[in-house]
Formats: sequence, structure tokens, C-alpha cells
Amino acid sequence: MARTPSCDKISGMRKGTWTAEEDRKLIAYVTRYGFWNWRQLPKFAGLSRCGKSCRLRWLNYLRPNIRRGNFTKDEEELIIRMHKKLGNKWSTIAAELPGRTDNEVKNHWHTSLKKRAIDNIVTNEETKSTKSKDIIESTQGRDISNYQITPPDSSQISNNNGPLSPFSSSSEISSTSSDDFGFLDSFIKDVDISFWLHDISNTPSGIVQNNNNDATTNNAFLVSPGNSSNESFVMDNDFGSFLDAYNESTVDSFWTQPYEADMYHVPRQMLTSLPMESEYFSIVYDDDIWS
DNA sequence: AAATCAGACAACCGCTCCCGA
DNA sequence: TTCGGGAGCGGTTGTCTGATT
Repeated sequence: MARTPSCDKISGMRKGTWTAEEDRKLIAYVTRYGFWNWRQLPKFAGLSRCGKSCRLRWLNYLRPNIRRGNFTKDEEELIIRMHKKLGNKWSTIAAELPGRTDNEVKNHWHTSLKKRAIDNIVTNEETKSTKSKDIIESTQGRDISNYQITPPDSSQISNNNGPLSPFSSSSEISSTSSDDFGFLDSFIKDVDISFWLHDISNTPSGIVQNNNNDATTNNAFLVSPGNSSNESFVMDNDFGSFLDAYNESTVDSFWTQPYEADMYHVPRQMLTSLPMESEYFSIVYDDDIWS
């Protein structure tokens, strides 16, 4: 089977550390359209990266709900226990640790947990050697197969994590065919760097009659207060807790988690439960920003 | 202060799996 | 049933940073 060319074989593809500008473009695109096709995404997002690189950057670093910082003792113990049972099934192990990525778990294992686990095994072996006779005697004639641990099934894993984006799958977008994204082609053609740094602080807010049922326009941006930056995406942790407190029952777990940007792209129907204007935020519909 | 080393983490690469035509 | 292509996974490498000499 012919292989698709890897990133380094595609001319003009950037490699290495992501810049803040690249991150901003990826966030802007995925937040707006979801990840309908990683391979096509870089072209439409204005990125000189291969799709795999974009996917990895989003899943491991940019997507909402990522937990950063040190692993807790409980997390480390869980990793060690699960690794003992499952081996190098990093994605399965990571699924049991909300907010942690497989890459992060894998790295943490190799840098610090592996040695500890080996040390534990050595310690246990020493302990076992003194008790081996008792253990052998106590398990003789018993069926110990029931002690096998069954890995969690995929439904359990997805329920724990919640959706990754406003579009939980490409099927939620009006079409999965790249041919139907002609409107994007024409948009991307005209876009320049100023778009990604567009100042939305003075964008008129309010309700624009939505006569278009196309999923790509049936959304709106929530803009939190205090947007002192000239950039569209700056850090602000307050939004998640605000939504959480405001109307938890109508907002799924994705939106109740702090998402580190102060401009949020949300399903339009979600706004029906929120005030259209308040001291807390303003609403800017796609029609305002993208017209 | 400079050089070296080690640990941590980000990113790449190649393979396999899975789905749709 | 076969084949092509995209997504996902795990191993590996590269890079950065702080500690040590």
C-alpha cells in the first residue's frame, strides 16, 4: 500500500516548536469548524504544517480541559497500577486521567515513574521471596483467572472525557466532503495575517437574525469582559466558572470547564438560556465577525 | 561565568487499524 | 473482498531548562 508522505517529505511544511501565532490560527480554526479532516485542515487554517502535526498540537496542548502541571500522587499510583495491568497502553491509561494526554502520561512514565515502578518490583520481589512458600500454598488449587482486570471499554472512556470541541465529530458539520467547503477556499484566499489579530473589542454585539441553517454559521462568539488586548484570543480563566455558576444544567461538561481563551465559539442554541446582554459578557454572532 | 549534564517535555516518525468506496 | 486514505498509537528523537561542576 502506498504510504502518504510524512511531514518532512511535503515541501514547505514547517517543523519544530509551534509559535504563538500558529497556535492562535489552529485554535481559531478548530474552535470555529472543528476538526473535520486533519489532512485538509492546515490549508484552510492558513498553517504551513502537516495535518498530523496539527492534530498532535491540538490534542496534546491546545484543546480545552488539558490539565497541566505536576501529577498528583493518586495519578501516579493509578498510572503505575494500570501500566502493570495493561502495559504501554498509554491512550487507555490517559483516558482514566481526566485532562491528561497519552503523550504526557508516556513522558511522565519514562522520566520518573518507570524507575519507581522497577524499584517497587524489586522491593516486592524481596518481600515475595520471604513469603513465597505461603503464597504458593495459599493459591494452590484455586482458580485465579477472576483476578484479571478488564480494561475500560470505549464508551466509558468517552463519557469521562466529554467532547473535545463544539463539534464532537465531523458528522456534526454540514458536510464532510472537502469539496463542499468552497466557501472556505474563497475565504482563505483573501485572509491575511490581520485577520488572526483582528480586534473584536469594538465589534458591534447583538442579535442578528439567523436565516441560514448551515451549521457553520449557526454559532456565535461569547466575548468576556475586559478584553484589553488587541488580539482575538488572550488568556482568561474566568469564563468557565461563570458559565458553571450561571446555568450548569444547560451547559455540558465541555463548556463548564475553564477554557483558556476569552472568546468562545458556542452553539447558538445554547445561548437561548443566557441573557443576550449583561455586565458579564457580550455576544457577537458570526455574521458580525465574518462579514 | 562558562561548560556540562540530566531531566522534563514537545514533537516527529512509522506503523497499524479502521472505514468507506 | 480489496484497496486507499485518514486517524490513532507508541517508540523515539529533539529541544529546552535548571542544576552541578
